[in-house]
Amino acid sequence: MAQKPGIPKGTRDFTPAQMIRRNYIFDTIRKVFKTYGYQAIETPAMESLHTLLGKYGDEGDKLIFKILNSGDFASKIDSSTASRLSEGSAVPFELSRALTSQISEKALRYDLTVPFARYIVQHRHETTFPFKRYQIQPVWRADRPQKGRYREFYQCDVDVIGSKSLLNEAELLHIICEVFGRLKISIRIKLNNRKILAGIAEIIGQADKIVDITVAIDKLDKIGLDGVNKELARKGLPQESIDQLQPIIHLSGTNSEKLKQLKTVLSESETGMQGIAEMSSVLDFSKEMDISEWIDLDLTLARGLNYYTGAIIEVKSSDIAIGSICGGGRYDDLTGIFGLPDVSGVGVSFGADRIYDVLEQTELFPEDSGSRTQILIVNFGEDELKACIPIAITLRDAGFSVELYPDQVKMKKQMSYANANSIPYVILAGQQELSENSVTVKDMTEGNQSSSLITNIVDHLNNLMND
RNA sequence: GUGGGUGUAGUUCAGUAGGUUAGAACGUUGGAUUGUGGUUCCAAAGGUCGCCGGUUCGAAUCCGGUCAUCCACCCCA
Repeated sequence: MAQKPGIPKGTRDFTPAQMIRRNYIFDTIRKVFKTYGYQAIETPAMESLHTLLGKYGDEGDKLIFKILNSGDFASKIDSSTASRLSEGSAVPFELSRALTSQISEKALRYDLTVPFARYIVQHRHETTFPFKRYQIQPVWRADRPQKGRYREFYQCDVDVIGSKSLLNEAELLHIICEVFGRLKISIRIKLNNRKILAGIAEIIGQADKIVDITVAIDKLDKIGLDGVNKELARKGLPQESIDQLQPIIHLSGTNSEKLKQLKTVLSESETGMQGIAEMSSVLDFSKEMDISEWIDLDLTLARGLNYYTGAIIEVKSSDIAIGSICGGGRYDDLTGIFGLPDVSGVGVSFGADRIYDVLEQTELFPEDSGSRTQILIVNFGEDELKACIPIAITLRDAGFSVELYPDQVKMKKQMSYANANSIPYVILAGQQELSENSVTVKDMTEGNQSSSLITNIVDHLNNLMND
């Protein structure tokens, strides 16, 4: 019995029409990356499970797709785990964890940053620092799919590793502006700094609650000021600290005004002041790059706190609500866990699939990137087909993209094929034409036809296409 | 992991006081036009109404379960 075809939830097929559009995005991003001197690398779709585990927090670990070991994996389960399983009691989380490590040793990559860190450590002796790399590959997350969220999606990462200069941060912001400028997507860039957040937590005497504080503040737009304060209280912050936070939550004005206010608030925190210095420096560079008008200093931005140590960057479409379409930041010691300490890196990741959704909803995809077949040669039968093969070769050598219709079927069918595939020119070479060493060229857009000697076919088509 | 919406032709969807043979549009195929597409006209093919069970003389329709999918939360690109 035929089974119904289907693909796993959160995954998608891409049609030729969609691929044209996807490649437009990838090509645009890749071109920009290259003009700033970044080099491409790729890493495997799967990594050792232990490479990935523990890098994204507990939540992240749950979202990693594990790959079942091949062969008789069940025989390798140790006896104590096996007996606990056979007891049949409700499987506690801890047991699942013990079991996972025994039946799975590989997993699909969850992002491109951790594999990159692993790559750097393994290839450190053949890498010249600072190393500027880009990487455009799919990643997988066992998330529940929803709008703008897929289980398989492409990230386009650019990172500089082995340089502490804040010029890198600014350059990434410049790249962001350039990419979205070329794609004609209007954006706002949110910029924050982990050290400023740490300074704030320190000043109000809650240094260990930095994550709770920022996560709560991050929800300001969603749940409002009261909601934020309630959540802060629920996380165990004393009222006094919450009161101290209010001016910071209410921070307003231009970026430099915000910085000025922060300087007063954070003057007692060394870390905080360092964050402010970093932020000012990045903003100064971005002025020189003439991109500062797109950047908002935003203390409510609280992403990736598990490993970011300096700048935190997030980009949102100003037209479509779809979450962030690009994000990243500075991580001072990402390679440390793999045994290479003190290598600082900064990078951002473009979410190609969300960018696709934004371009589609705002109808900003260009008409056609012209990557289709330009000429179809009609099949009139075996003799004519053989005579057409050299014509096709000549045209392809001249740079045209040419198809010979493979089957000898009714012309109506062949013309429909040209039409359905938006092929602009059709060459008709039947017995009539061939006996005169000529072909008929039909312009599918205009509907008119012209005749050309076979020896002159390249010039003839060049003339037609250049009109 | 938590909560909600939706499952009918390849696609988008109609279809209730439960009642013969479940419809439309688009797409596909054939014909009008045996060497001419895109427009037009005609015709055809295409459905176990997600799946399993229940109520009923009778279920696409009501009920329960299940699966799938979408949306929201958590988190994230």
